[in-house]
Amino acid sequence: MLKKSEAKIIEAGFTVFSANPTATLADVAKEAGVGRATLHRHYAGREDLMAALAMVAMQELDDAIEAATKDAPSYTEALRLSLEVIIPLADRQMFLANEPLDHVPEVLEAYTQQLDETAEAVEAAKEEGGFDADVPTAWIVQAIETLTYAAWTVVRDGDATPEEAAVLAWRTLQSGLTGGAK
Amino acid sequence: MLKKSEAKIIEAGFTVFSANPTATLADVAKEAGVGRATLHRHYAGREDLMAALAMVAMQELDDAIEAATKDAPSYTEALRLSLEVIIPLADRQMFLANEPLDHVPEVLEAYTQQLDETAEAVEAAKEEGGFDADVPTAWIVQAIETLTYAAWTVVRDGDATPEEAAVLAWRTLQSGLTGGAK
DNA sequence: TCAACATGAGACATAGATGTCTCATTTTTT
DNA sequence: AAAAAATGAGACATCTATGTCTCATGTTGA
Repeated sequence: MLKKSEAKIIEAGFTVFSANPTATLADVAKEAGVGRATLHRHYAGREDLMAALAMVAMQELDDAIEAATKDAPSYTEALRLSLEVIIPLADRQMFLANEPLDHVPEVLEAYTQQLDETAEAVEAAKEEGGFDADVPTAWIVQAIETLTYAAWTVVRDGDATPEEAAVLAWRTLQSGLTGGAK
Repeated sequence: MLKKSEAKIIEAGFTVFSANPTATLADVAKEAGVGRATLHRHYAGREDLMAALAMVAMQELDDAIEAATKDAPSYTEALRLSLEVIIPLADRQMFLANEPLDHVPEVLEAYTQQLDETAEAVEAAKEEGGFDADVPTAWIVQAIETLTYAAWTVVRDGDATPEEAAVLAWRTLQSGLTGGAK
């Protein structure tokens, strides 16, 4: 469990870095309403803070997916529900994508595991007929990830509601953008 | 037309920043085999260099698309061909996506125009039946962009050849990943 | 060949972010 | 209330990227 000031710092980190990935630690501390020294007391440096943000973001993702899919009737439906639930969380993830966090083993492991879980879900969905067996799993995983980003983008730009974006992303993935949704 | 050392710097910029978006100007100069002072003689600072890289990258994109589509039998086919041609160029674009270049009017204008052209092509393809009319153009444009990125990623990771990736991306866009390619 | 120009190398100054430390004050716990 | 812990504010040192300038050397073109 996070202490109060740690929670404030983490939340400020999401806010500030989402708006500007090159923001200063001083910016984060200010947004958190906390002294700069206090930030350093809890997180040794920028990299530590980023790693902590990544861990929190991934945990949130895990929890959201777990909650959304625990009663899903199929693996395919579970993937659809996951997609739906992830979109609003995307702005807490995207700014981390360009951080060089590969050096932090903890983060790398958690990230790898998330990808593996997605890949497993995709393989299971394939067996249900949710995706064609001849489409590489690596592609489907990648497509899910990038279409989630696309959905988040159109929502951010005001071109669609989260619900509409989720429908569009899933339709694109499953049946494409021609010939009508199935 | 670029002078010889300017061309070397630009090319080094693509190489270095693709590998590490936070690389220093000294890194770029070294890769270019050029003195740091010379780099500053041609490009006032990091932002100028980035802007120049962006302009070159967009011009390359324009040229490649123009060449690939000039004999296309339809707007839909032109979009498919564009997608195919863009994938290998993606590593010259992607590192620019996270640069705050909005402040450079020249770049912003060129980028906006590219998006507009894509949107127009999509609308035309819609009228041909290449995409369903009820799918928002903004979504299709965004999907094209992100699936291009996905394709580039799987190629980079060795999970597909550029040709395979292009096929997968186009299939995803048009007919989805279930029910077989049409 | 000679003149104009471009370059490389290095010195120099600067600005900004980072990390450390101290000390008085506040907050929490006991 | 007393002790322990956490915090805020600010000073301080440092490090790195950046940008400027100079001068000797090399290159190009007339």
